[in-house]
Amino acid sequence: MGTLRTGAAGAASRISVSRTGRSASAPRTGLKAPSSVLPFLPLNEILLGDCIANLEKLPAESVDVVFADPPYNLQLEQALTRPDHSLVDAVDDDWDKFASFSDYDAFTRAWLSAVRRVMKKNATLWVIGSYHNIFRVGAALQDLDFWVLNDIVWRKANPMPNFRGRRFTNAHETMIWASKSAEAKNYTFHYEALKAANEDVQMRSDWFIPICTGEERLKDEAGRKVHPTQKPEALLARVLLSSSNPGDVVLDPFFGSGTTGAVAKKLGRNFIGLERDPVYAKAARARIDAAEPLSDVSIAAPPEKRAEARVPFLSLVEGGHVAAGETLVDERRRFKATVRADGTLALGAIIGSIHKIGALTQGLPACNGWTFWHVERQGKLVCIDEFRAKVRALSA
Amino acid sequence: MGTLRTGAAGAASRISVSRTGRSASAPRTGLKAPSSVLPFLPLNEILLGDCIANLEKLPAESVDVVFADPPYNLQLEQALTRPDHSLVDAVDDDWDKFASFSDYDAFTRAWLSAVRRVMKKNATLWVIGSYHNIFRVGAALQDLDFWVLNDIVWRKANPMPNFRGRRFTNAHETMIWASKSAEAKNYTFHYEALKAANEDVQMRSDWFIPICTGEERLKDEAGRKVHPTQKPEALLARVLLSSSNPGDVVLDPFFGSGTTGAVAKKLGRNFIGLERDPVYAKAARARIDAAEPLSDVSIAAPPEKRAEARVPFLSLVEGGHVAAGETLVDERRRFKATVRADGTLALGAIIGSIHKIGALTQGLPACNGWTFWHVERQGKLVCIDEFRAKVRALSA
DNA sequence: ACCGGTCGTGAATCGGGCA
DNA sequence: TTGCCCGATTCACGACCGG
Repeated sequence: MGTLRTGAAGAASRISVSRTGRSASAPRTGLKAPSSVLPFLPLNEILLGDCIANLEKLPAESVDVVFADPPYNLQLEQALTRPDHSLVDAVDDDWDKFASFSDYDAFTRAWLSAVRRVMKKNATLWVIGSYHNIFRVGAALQDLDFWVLNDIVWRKANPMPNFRGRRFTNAHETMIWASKSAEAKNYTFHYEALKAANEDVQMRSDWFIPICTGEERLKDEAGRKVHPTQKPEALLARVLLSSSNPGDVVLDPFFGSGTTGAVAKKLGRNFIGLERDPVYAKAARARIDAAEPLSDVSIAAPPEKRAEARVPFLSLVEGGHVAAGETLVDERRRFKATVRADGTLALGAIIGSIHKIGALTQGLPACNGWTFWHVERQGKLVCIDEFRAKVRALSA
Repeated sequence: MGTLRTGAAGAASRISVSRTGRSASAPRTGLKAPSSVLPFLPLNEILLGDCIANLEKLPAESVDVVFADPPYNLQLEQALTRPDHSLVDAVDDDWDKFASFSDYDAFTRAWLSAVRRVMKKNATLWVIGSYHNIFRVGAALQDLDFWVLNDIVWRKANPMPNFRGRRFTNAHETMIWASKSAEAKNYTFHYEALKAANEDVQMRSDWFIPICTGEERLKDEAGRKVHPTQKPEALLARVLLSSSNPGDVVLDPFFGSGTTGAVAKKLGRNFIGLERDPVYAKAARARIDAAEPLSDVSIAAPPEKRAEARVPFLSLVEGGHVAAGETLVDERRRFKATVRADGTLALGAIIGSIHKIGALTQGLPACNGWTFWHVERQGKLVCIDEFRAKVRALSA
């Protein structure tokens, strides 16, 4: 077991090696032996080793917030190529492989139980996942008497497309936010600050945030990504700003590239990171050491950068602005097409988007269907772009 | 047991009473006795009674899509009031009460199993829920060997605010879309149509749709809402348009106010509704009878590239579109190959299909020869896929 | 410095038909 | 059941490069 030290954020690089866990020689005699409990909290440290073993060494009821990004248990069976035949660099790391759902469930229950013990009475837990694992995680934490407060949808601005055209674009991940128990009602939640940061309306459960790319993405000397699933700092910032206070202790049992630690430091929170892979831990330590705490005044929720929302023509049909079966015409009534229930247009037997059919009728290579097509309302032609504006106003 | 009838959509009001289920006197002797299996599918009917008992009377592998909106198991502990002290009309119906998670899980596994039996091999299942129940539903269906294709987030345009200011506004619900098994890959998914309806980009997993209000919301004589959780027709429309075809059989085991049936009728699908509450069933029947099917052109199944007839390249040679001995080139004239009389290409001494030779010239593992190769016609390059389209048009 | 075109890439459970 | 092969399939960003 290595030396464990406590230190302030921003001090010299420290990674504590502590390998007395499941794979070590020391026999585990049920509940933690006094000697194995740390005498103080290893604040702003990364503990190297088995996550559960290290959790068992932390004192009970000692952390304020937990953010956990566990393995998703993706079950990939074959290689995936893009339409240009380039290979998708998928998550195929050993740490994401489980023999069965049952194995994954056992793993999930074990770490959730260990985490729950170190949570203060009014602490809350965040877990992120995808449809591969989030249902199992959610059921497990409910079984362990956590109390779900919200599920939060991280809507990705730039998700990977579905290359085979066999499903909807998997454009989001899900976070579960839960308190330690149904009775713990005095958890931290900065309702007013979030509302103020969100144009004075309540912060919703769906967050639109870009994935981690560019400068923010950690790369090794060879320019390869250090970690396959590095989370964006904007996501962690909103999590910590909403559910923790400056000076709080934030625990991340699957520390990875250290996004939680970097954001905690920037926002004046303390962190405890648990990580099994020394390569990840080293990169995270360097990243956190390079991060600068922000001034108090700048610790506010970042404004949501958003281009004008794309509106599917289907939404106009769904919203009743345009009826299925109705006829669209151009401004001079030279061309017409029929609206289909699925949000496409029919020109005889040809079916396509408002843009494609608009182009086709005119014999042009392209056409903006929003400004080209009109419907008759009370004897006058109304451009469908007016309806788009209404739908946009709803979603703003 | 009441009379069960089959009838076309739009006929006189029919609700079939069938109460031989769990609460009835007839003993259940394991697998369904022949006499209890319906001799035909009760199309466009609402079967009144216990959902599982009625499912067991349907023939195996008989439905194309399932949409299920099961009880959410909301765990409300106290009445909720708005800031002005008015009372929120929350879901507190008996059908939403379960003694424990374990009871809810048993219920979930029972109906999911019964549903799975009546699904055709390539049928898919949709289940909608919130954070109260969706994790348990998701884990259960994975345990039963359903294969999750997507989780879809219904982002509500106008969700109920969080009156206490203690959580994020719960602004979405989650739908799980799953196939019957991982092996069933030929499920219905109208990729092309959805893309055309969405600005010619893939439809994402997050859908922005208003909740059901106004005219669409069913009210009783006293003006009270008939059902506490009526789903918007726009939601069901997108579900059915994406994953079913006209004429398909859509099963809804928790029929409620009949949104699934009303949308199915409008879109030219058949439905089977199971509902335990006669008040809901009666309201749903009236609603569906009043619904009008849309015109054929607006609901006909969209064309799919995958389903188009296969054309041998040899047909282009035989049809005189491309001559034996002629030279094919790629769009930038970097590569060329010679057409042989037998419909293969020659690249020096190498002979192979248009795809194989196309891949070979580029050094790629694969290539779509139809879009890769061109011939010169009147000084301009013409893609051979245009000739394929002509041959297809001829044979249609 | 700016602009436009090209290229790389991200937590992915991503065929079907015929022999 | 296996194997082969046809042939269908990508969006938003950021980096980089050439003019």
